[in-house]
Amino acid sequence: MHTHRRPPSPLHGADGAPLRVLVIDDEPDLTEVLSGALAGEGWEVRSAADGTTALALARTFRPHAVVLDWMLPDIDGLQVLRQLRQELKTVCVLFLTARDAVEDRIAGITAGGDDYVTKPFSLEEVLARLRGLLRRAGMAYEPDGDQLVVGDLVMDEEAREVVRGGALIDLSRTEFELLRFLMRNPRRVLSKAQILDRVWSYDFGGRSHVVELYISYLRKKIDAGRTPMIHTVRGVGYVLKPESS
Amino acid sequence: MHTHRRPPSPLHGADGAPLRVLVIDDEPDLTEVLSGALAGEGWEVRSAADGTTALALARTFRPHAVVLDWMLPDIDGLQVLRQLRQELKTVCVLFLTARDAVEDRIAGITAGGDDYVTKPFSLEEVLARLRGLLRRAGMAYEPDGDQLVVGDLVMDEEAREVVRGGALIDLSRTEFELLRFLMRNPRRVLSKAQILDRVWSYDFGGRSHVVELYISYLRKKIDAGRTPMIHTVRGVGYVLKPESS
DNA sequence: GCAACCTCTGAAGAACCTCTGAGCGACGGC
DNA sequence: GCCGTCGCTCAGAGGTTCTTCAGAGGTTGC
Repeated sequence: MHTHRRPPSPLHGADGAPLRVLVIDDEPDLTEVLSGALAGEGWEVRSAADGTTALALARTFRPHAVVLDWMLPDIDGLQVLRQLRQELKTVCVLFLTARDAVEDRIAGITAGGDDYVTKPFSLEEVLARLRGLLRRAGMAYEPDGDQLVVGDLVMDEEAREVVRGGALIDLSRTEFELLRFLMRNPRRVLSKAQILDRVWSYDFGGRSHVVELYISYLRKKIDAGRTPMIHTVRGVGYVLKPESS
Repeated sequence: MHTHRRPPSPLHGADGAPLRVLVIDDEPDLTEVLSGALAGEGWEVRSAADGTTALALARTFRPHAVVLDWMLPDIDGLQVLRQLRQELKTVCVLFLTARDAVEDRIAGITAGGDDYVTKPFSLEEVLARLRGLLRRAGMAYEPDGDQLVVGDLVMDEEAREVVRGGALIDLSRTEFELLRFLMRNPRRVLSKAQILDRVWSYDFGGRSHVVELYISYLRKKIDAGRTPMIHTVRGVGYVLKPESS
């Protein structure tokens, strides 16, 4: 039956080579977490803590995508962007910015096809945006378009629409991200810690039972009156799986 | 004497060399037990009782994986992690933490691809997590993916699913761990003491007949109405073996 | 500034799991 | 065949984990 689970990500470009991403951020912890998560998704990752290093590295590494903190110790993010653009013809750039920072200015920049995420962000958000960028740039090998399917549950990431058995389901932002994470890891038990780390912002300190709460919300919307797809694995976590098995 | 049972694990990395693991913990007893179990699984093991020693050792030993106690006498676990990360590009880290320490956030850790286990833990849990980490990092030589098969009994560790003869069997956490241990040692008689040491937490003092109880539970779920696979060896222990033999 | 909505906390109850005790049955030695 | 030991299983106490309600506080959009 289902052998091949969660492909150790055959993430690669049109040319077949693995996709490369450069993470530029001066906070070591954040860089660490981002790099780890990206590597886990199959990216080939390099990182730099400042603009100068980053530009030098980009020259040889030639990344397909860049995750760029707007605030760097040496160079302004905009400068870095221009340089990158000049030296690499096709590169997708995802900005990381503080929430209250000049959103309008960034909005103008992203018109070029780039995108941005405001801090504090969740890993799921960053990963999803990056996938979106790549898809739009036509650089990603996408096995199944932008549709996520598990049983009769279908998610359209771009449209942010979720349908089960033909019925459109309305989800809040967090509910959507949680479900997306579950749908990206079907038939795999995910611990609450894993979920918290991926779906909630990295600065979410409060020990609480948010995950359980949101699972409860999701169940009410997804499983209501149907064969349940979200299952609790006591003492371990939760799994999303299609009915059969 | 020992025929080639339970291949002293052809555990080795993609490069063919045996996998190395570094155990960092200041409790000698625990280190001892962990090291022993890991060695028994085919790992090449080294250990250190504090962060400084560990980091020095890591430099020459270059472990593929690290089992790291969060509370060390000298350096904070997080510091050790950072250093390790910096010096070894690819290393899987498994944390050991006190139960209530989880609350003050080991965030981002699982996101980075690492994992943690709370004390008190069972050896099976540590070993299983470590295998999981390696698998996800693509470092392990995995003969058979994450499926454990004995006769018509199949266990999917990631999904935490157990199937016998096509029927899905629901197991509690302890039942699952016990069965996993049995399935990892098929056709081999395991003493109750061995089982207790591997499946139950190391601080489980109460000499009792839990093992018998749980074997009884398992039988009811696994063997119910079928040819028994779990056999008692009076005065010695239990064996799991496929029907034939 | 208001209304609608969302996110999180606290708390209570439900569901579930683990282990203890005890009785009974099975086995093997003699 | 009898007896002692070892193993099996029932039943239930006690603890843990999960679920859900209700509501405070914040954010968003109008």
